[in-house]
Amino acid sequence: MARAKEFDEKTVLDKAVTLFWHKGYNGTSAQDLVEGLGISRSSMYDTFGDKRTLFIKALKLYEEKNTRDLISMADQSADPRETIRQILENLVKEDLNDQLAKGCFMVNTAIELAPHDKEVADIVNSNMADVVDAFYRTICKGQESGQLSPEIDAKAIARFLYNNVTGIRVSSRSGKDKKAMDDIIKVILSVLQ
Amino acid sequence: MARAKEFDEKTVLDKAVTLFWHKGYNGTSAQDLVEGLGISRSSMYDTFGDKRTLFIKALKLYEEKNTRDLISMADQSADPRETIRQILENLVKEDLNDQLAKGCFMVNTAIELAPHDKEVADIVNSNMADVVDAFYRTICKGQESGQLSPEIDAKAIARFLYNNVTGIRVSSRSGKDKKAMDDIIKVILSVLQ
DNA sequence: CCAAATTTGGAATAATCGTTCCTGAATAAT
DNA sequence: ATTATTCAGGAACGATTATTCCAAATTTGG
Repeated sequence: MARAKEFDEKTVLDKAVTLFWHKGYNGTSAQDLVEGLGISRSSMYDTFGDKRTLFIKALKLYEEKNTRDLISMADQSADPRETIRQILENLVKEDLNDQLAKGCFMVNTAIELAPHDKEVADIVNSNMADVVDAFYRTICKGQESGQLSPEIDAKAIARFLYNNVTGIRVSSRSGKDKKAMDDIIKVILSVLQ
Repeated sequence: MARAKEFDEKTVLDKAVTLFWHKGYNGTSAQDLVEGLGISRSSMYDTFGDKRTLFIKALKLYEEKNTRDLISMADQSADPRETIRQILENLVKEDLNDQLAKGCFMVNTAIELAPHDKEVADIVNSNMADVVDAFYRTICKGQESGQLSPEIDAKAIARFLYNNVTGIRVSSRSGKDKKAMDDIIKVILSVLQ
């Protein structure tokens, strides 16, 4: 009957993630999107709807990929303390390598849009809950195996870890200081006894 | 000779702080500013220059007021651990009370503009350095007085504290959860032994 | 009262915003 | 070959953007 789609939606959506991640919602114009996605304006609107809809699709794709990666890292752990260290050091490594200083798409969006867009805030908060839960499971596993003290408050530490991940992600937007990040990781890990 | 200025620059600049703080640079239009500042468009441009210049003036005023407050809180401390607790609890209280969920103007700006505007990034980073230094002095004082162990790395802990302040400020943009914040503070303070 | 300065409000600007629409070419199954 | 769909490219849209400018009113000091 008809001509087949030439571009892969997921591939194009990946490019949208990078664009919005780098410049934010308000900082990315429709023109930026047309040039960055590599498809025509008409295809863009036909395929993804308006800008806000495209943004939310991109944000959800980011959540599916990046957050899932972090969560599976946490869940595959045998050694909880070492796993947390790896997660944090990996974070710092990514930030240092990223020339664009994109930080974390979720954190950027929490700052830019969450107070003004309930649907977006819900995505950000559910993402946070998922990460905190993963940290929580990791801590609990460490307590069950005897690697971590049964005295510590697993939920509180999970929230604490998330708080520090957020802080690191903010720092990476305004500059790079590996020594400072290493210091911070050292102190964070000192809590896991 | 001439007519005197009717409005107080600082008062108007305060309103600009609130506007940019709440909605960010890109989210605040010139029209928003005219309506929010309560002066005419012409007066606004005559007095403060263009939007970016006004934004930077507002950011610097915020730094002068809010950061100075935090720093003087840190420096006036007799009991370092209690001072840090007060600072953190005060932060959380402010966030819970703020209907607009403005968070921290510096953190918001680090996310929105720092990667794309070097002058802004410099302000954000110098602000961070000042806060970290204040925390550092507080920790050192606690070590000298024997309240804190001489073993701990004062600079690392200062950076760690700043990292957590940032994290808390991000959370306050996407939702309010006092229990979670109390948990986080509890863990942060556990580091100060 | 005059002259200088500052106020306001709105008109005007040019550029950009997000979005819709149109044309014409390409592709694919019937 | 026909028909249906998708593509690219760009024109067109009205709205909004940041900024400049102007005219009139107001206030001040000499």
